[in-house]
Amino acid sequence: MMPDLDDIDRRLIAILQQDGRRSFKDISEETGVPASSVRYRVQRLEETGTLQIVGVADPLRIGFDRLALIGLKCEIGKARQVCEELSKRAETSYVVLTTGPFDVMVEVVCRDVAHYTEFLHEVLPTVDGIVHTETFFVLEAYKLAYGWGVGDSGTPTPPAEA
Amino acid sequence: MMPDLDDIDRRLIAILQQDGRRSFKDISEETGVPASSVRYRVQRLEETGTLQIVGVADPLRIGFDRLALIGLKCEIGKARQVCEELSKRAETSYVVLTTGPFDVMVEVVCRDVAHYTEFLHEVLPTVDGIVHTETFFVLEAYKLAYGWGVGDSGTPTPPAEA
DNA sequence: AATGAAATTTAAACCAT
DNA sequence: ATGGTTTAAATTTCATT
Repeated sequence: MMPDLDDIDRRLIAILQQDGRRSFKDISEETGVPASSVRYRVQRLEETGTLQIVGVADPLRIGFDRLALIGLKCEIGKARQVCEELSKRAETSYVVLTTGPFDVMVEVVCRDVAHYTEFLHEVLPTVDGIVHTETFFVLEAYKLAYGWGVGDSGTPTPPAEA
Repeated sequence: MMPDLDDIDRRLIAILQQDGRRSFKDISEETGVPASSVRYRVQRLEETGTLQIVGVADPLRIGFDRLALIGLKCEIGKARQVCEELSKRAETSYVVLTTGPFDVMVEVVCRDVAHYTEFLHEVLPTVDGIVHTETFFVLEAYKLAYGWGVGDSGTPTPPAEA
């Protein structure tokens, strides 16, 4: 994997977080690190999975009008397998195991209410171990720091600031 | 703003979601759209806020071990300004206005529990309009937005420990 | 708005340290 | 792992439709 990051790595990440297409030469000039080293390091960061440079689309602007967070309560001992199952679904963009009143929190990205309804009433019931759900519809997204996976070709996708 | 996206826009987005540094010439060859048009469109998508090309670092690999979701209840009419304020903070990676028991849901990325504690007890109280908070610590992240291993229907993301 | 072709800049490959 | 050099490739600008 990746040992630890040094200061240069952190600066490179910080710069690319703001603009993923900044040229290596630009970055070189800003940091004083030779362009070839910038290139070498960024490549390594990508190879180790530490950094990914991706296009992040705002779902609300590309036809996915219904974002929702769903809190799940699960049967004892089944939360992890629920996470595994839900992670496989294209509709989910975020699946985490949590402490607190909910065992699992999921974000789903749907085209419309009908799509969401189908997910809630047709898909979720097929997942073993879920005992209760509570939905928080997203009315406005102020800060979305991640992207959603690409759907099949031609299907719109992901998120940014809204 | 942006009118609606056509099929070409969607293809460009889908390609850049997988690799934000794909050259416009490459994309041109894959899609049959002239390189200058690819550039023209991508620029428009960025200018309108539909697409952002950014470096996304895995928080768990760069020293941010504590992810948490926080549900907020706000004073009537103040939820939006709470969102605005929280979006400005570096600790937040996700800020949305929601329906349901919480008015706002926030994700924070912290270095450790002390960092989280400071956010909860020092930062949040300075934001006007918040009346109640409820924290869900993320124990394990199964699928984080930008999905490592983006693909069509959800390549299961390696459960990242939180 | 969208394209094509030019000049300019950048990235990739290579090699040495 | 870094830094320099060269060659091939991509980006940008600008003119055209």
